[in-house]
Amino acid sequence: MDYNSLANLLFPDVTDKPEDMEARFPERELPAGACVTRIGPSPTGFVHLGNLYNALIGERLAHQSGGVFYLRIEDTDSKREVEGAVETVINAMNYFGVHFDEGAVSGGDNGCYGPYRQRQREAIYHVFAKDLVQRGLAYPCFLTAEQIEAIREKQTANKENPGIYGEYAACRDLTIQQVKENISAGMEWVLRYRGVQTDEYISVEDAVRGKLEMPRNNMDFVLLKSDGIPTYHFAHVVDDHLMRSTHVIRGEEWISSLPMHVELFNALGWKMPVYCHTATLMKMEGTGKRKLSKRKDPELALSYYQQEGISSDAIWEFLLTVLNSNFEEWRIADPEADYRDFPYSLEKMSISGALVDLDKLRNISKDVIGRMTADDVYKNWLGWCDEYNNDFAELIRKYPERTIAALNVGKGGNKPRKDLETWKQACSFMSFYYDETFAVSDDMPAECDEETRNLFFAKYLESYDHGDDSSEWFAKVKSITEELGFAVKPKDYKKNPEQYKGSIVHITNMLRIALTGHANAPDIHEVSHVLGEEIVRNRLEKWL
RNA sequence: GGCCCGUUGGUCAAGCGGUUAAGACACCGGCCUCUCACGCCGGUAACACCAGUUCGAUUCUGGUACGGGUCACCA
Repeated sequence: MDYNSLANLLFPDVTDKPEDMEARFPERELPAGACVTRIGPSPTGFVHLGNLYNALIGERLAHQSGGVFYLRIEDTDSKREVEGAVETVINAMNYFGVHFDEGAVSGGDNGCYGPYRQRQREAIYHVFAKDLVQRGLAYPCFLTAEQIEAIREKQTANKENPGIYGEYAACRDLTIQQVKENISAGMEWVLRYRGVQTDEYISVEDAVRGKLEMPRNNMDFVLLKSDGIPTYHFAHVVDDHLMRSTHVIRGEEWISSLPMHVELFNALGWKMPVYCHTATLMKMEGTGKRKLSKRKDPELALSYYQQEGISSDAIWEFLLTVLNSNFEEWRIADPEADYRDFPYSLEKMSISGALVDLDKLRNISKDVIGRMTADDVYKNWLGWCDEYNNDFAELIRKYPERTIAALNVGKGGNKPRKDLETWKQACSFMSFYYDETFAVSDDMPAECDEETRNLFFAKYLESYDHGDDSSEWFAKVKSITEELGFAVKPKDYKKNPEQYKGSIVHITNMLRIALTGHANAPDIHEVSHVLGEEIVRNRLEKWL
C-alpha cells in the first residue's frame, strides 16, 4: 500500500508538515514549573458547576505558578452549538471572577496559540491527519451508520466488545483504487486510527489519582468526522500539544477514553501533559447519591447561582473547601486572608464524588459577606440588583447613605452580624429600611393588647429623643415597660409569669415589629438611627 | 456485559500499620441576650462486608457487595 498516495488523495491541499506546526507554535518561554492550563467548554449554552470547578483548578494552578490559563472553545459538534453560547461562557466565568490570560474572547481571539475555536483549526488538524495516513497509522473508512449498527448487533449477539476494531474494521485494507472509486462515487468517509490488537497495558500517572492502569487501545476510533472536523480525542491531543498545555484538568468521565489519547500522543511522538481527572459533582437523592443532572437540578447551572445572587467569592470559597481538604483549616487560621493566597495543591484533591451541599454554601456565603466592608457589600449587591432586580437597584441609588448605614449595622467589633446570605435574600432582608418596601409581616405579641399598644407607643413617642445613646434609650424603654406592668427582666417573668402582663421581650418585640415589620431584626436603637427620626416617628404613630 | 474509578458520621472530610478515629456544615442541648443573627460551651453520630499479611489493621493484598463512569462521525 502506498500510504503517500493515499495521503495525497485524501488531503490534496495540505502542504504543511508537522514541523511547520511546531515552528508556528513554539514552546512557551515560562519560568520553570509554570503550569499552562485551560478550560475547553463546548458552546451548548449551558455552563455548569463542573465547568467552574475545573476552571478553578486550572486557574489556580496556572496563576499560582506564574503560568498561563486560557479558554479554548470546543465547538467540534456543530449540531449542539447554540448561538451566543461563547458569550455565555465568557460572561459566566467573568461573573465568578475567573480570568483568562489568552484564548477566545467575545468576537475573536487573544493570544499567539490560536485560533482558540476548534472549528477554525481544521487545517491544523489536517496536517497531522495527513501525517498519520502517510505513516500508515490512519485510514479512511466508508462504513455507514447502518453497517456499523449491524456490526454492533452481531458483536452483542456474540458477546464481544462493540466497536470497530480488528476483523470488524472493514475498510482497513482497502486498496487505493477502491478508495478512489468510493470517493468519486460520492461516499462519505471518516478517518480512523489504525488500532493495534494487543493485550498490553498502559499506565498513566494521574496527578490526583495516582497510577491509572488499563488495556492499551485496540479500537479504530474516529479521528476526523465526515465533515473533516476532528473528534474530541484528536482535537484534544493536537490542541493541548500545540497550545503547550502542561496540565489537562477534566472530569473523571474521561478516564475511559484515556487509552485513545495515550495512543495518539505516542503515535505523534509527543510528550503527554499531566492528567488531572477530577471527581464528579454529585447530589443527594433519597438515600443515595447520584450525578448532578442538567434536567433535574437547577443548581447545576451556573446561572442558578447568578440568579440567586451568590457572590463569586462565596462560590470560590465553597469550591475551594470541596477541592482542597485543608482549605477550611487555612481559612479558620486566617479569616481575613484573600483566598488567592491559599496554596492550592493537586495532592490534596478529593477523588470521590463530592456532594453539592447548598447549606454549606449558604453558611460560607454568610461569612464571606460578613467579612466584606459595607462599601463592598453595597457595590456588589447593587451590581447584582442592576442585573436581576431593577426596582431595588433604584431604591438603593435613591438612598445611598441610608443603605450604607444599614449595611454597617453590626459591623465592627468581634462579633459582626451575619444577616446577609445572598444578594437576592439581601433584597428581602433590607426591605424594611425603605418606606417603599416596608411592610409589617409579623403579628404583634399576644401579650400586648390594643390598650397596651396605644399606651406604649404614646409614652415611647413622648419620651423619645433621637439624640439618646444606646443606654439612655434602653433606660427609657425599661421604665415604660415597668409602668405598663411588664417585667423588666425576662427571667423574672419566667419565674413568676402570673405577676406580670408580659416581659420586656414582648415590649421590644412590639417596638421592633412596628419599626421593621419583623419580630427578628437587628438592634432597635441602631436601626432607628439608620432610619432617621422622621421615619421612626411616622412608623410608630400609625399604632396610636 | 467488558473495561475503569470509588466506598471513614446526615453531608464535606483529616488520617497514610499502634490515635480516646481531627475539623467544618447540618441537627440537638446550654450560655450570652431586648428579638434575631453572631459568639461561646457541650452533645448525638462513621472506618461497607469477608478473608489474608502482620504482634497489631481504617490504613497493605485479594474477593464480595454497593455506588459511579464509559463503551458515538457528543463533548
